[in-house]
Amino acid sequence: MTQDHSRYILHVAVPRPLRTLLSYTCADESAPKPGSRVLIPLGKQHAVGLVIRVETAPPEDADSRFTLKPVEAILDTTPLPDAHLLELLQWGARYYHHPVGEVIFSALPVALRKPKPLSSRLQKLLGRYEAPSLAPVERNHLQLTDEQQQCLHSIEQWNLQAPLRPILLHGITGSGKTEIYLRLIAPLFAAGKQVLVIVPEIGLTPQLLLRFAHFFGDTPMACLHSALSDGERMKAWLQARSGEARIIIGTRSAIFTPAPNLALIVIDEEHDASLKQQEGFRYHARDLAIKRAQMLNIPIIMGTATPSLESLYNADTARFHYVRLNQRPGTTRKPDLQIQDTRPFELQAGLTPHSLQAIRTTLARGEQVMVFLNRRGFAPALYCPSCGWQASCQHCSVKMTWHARRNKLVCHHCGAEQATPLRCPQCQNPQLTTQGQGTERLELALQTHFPAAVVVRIDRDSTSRKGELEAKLATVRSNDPLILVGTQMLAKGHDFPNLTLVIILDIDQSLLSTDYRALERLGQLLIQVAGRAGRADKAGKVILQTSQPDHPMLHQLVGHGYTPFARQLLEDRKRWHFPPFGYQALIRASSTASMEKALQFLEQISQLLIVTDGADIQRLGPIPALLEKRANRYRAQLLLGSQHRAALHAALLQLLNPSVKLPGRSGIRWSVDVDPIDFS
DNA sequence: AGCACGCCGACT
DNA sequence: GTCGGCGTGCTC
Repeated sequence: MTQDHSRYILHVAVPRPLRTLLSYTCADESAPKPGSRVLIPLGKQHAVGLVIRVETAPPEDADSRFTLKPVEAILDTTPLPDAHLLELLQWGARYYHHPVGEVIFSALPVALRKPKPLSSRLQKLLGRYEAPSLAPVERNHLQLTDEQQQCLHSIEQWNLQAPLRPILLHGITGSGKTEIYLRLIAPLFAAGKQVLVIVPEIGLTPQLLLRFAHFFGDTPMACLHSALSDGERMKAWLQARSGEARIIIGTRSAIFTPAPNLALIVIDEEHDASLKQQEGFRYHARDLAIKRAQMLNIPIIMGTATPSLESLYNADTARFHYVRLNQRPGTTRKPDLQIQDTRPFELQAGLTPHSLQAIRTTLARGEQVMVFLNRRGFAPALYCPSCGWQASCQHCSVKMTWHARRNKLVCHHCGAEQATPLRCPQCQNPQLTTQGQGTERLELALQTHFPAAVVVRIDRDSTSRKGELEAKLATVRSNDPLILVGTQMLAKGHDFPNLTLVIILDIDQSLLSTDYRALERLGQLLIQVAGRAGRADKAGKVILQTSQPDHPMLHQLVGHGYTPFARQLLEDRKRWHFPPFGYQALIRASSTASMEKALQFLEQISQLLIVTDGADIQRLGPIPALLEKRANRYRAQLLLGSQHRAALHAALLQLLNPSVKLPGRSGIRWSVDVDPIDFS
């Protein structure tokens, strides 16, 4: 391999789990620009890599340790991610300690992993794209309330100040956060700018798109989410990259969409856990969005009815601007929250007599009821009353859920299914019994108890077929009296004007959980679900059923509202140096062989830390994960914490240093999760 | 992630 | 003697 004719050295991110760039020579007259793809030799294979840095080759071979290989082809003449996006992606790779090539290629449309130049067909398609009118279509603008007007004014003032700070918009459900977004976006169109809007779930996207379309007329928008085909995704991505799509709406991965004229980022429901990727490159879209806005020096606004403790703390310490919307236009009445002690009662259909009575009177008034239970299936356990046998998953350390409709046992962790056994496999007893209840059983019980009522169940099982969810939502929107039964799916977004009673079941587990984030999540969920009750002129009522009615935090939430509740939780976090008062990284390991192997592996990592670092790193573990076994892998974890982000960062860098050889890694899979939010 | 290399057990 | 098992290490 001679370097005689090489003019450039290219530093390339490759689609492999490597934490470094690889270097190649290039003999071409002009060098590829950073952000272009190149075809490279990689071992005995060929692969598509992305040029990160270009250097002029030294005049003579400077006796380097390697003889560099030449690139095989340059695939792009224009960069795919621009310089700014490349910088963001590299920052993300460093911050989350994830291989740079995987970060970059997970941010690009999959079509670009193939060694084909951007097709001329797509370029033509874009060339023919009709240039939209720049002026927003003024129609059907709601008059802003005084509160909204003031809020908008504050935000506009802040966005004129330097340095810019992220804005936290804390607005109760129905207070009109979207209206604020729209008004902030409007003037940007006149200037030919682009706006990126990140939403937690695809389910919320069509609604928001309609709202935007209604407000802005025929503004070209691009929509990016996981349900798109590769072609659709590519098209939306190219339209954003060309600057033609003016509004880009998408789920978390849309934070990596190129947008040359980006002027504002909106994060809707900033507290939502689905903004954090839970596999592979475990980034938080909100945090990367803040970084992106900072790099571009453009405003970012984060809206929610229930701010994450992190964001609330950032507002308290003036890292964020903070503004509230406390009123619901069109109604003055707040929902009435009640705690129902379940202990004194024999429950029917899982409900107390008081809850049943409330349902009856609500239906009689011609209004709708929602019963929220975050557990699908008929029953979470099937067991034998005579010998105590329980149906558990072969591959995971969990009980299987019995589904009545399909008459099957299903594992909600690995998806394994089994026919319902006719008799106990242990003692042959034919009388197997279920224990506990899920939405399927709740639906049946409510239907039995209220035979004349319409009961609609909305969960993953009852809405898996195409169009099913839409049909059910349409039924609810007819505003006829009915009982709505459902899981988490119901907690977000949907507007049901005639819904005036919400009953929330089975919150005990969260109240008693050892996960320090469980209470924060419960508070957010309760407020979000309660926000579904009582719209327009109808007062809403929310009943929380629990066997822990004296739990102080529950009283705090119900008695004083979300903010005092969150501040109380922040006090606890401060005492324990938990985030946001400290920083954490979770190292997970799993083994097909045994729990012992996974723990041993993490123990070695822990030992390494003792040697390399001393004082400032706290360790919890290694311990078996909450879910000890999943899909035939034994899972363990090691939690690292520090008061100083830099110290934690340095410790992780030491561990991941390629010179550190971790022995006995056969059959071990492991990963690093920086700023973890899920500890299962 | 792929892929090759290498070091041990059972086979035509 | 070799075929192939997977444990280990490398990819410019």
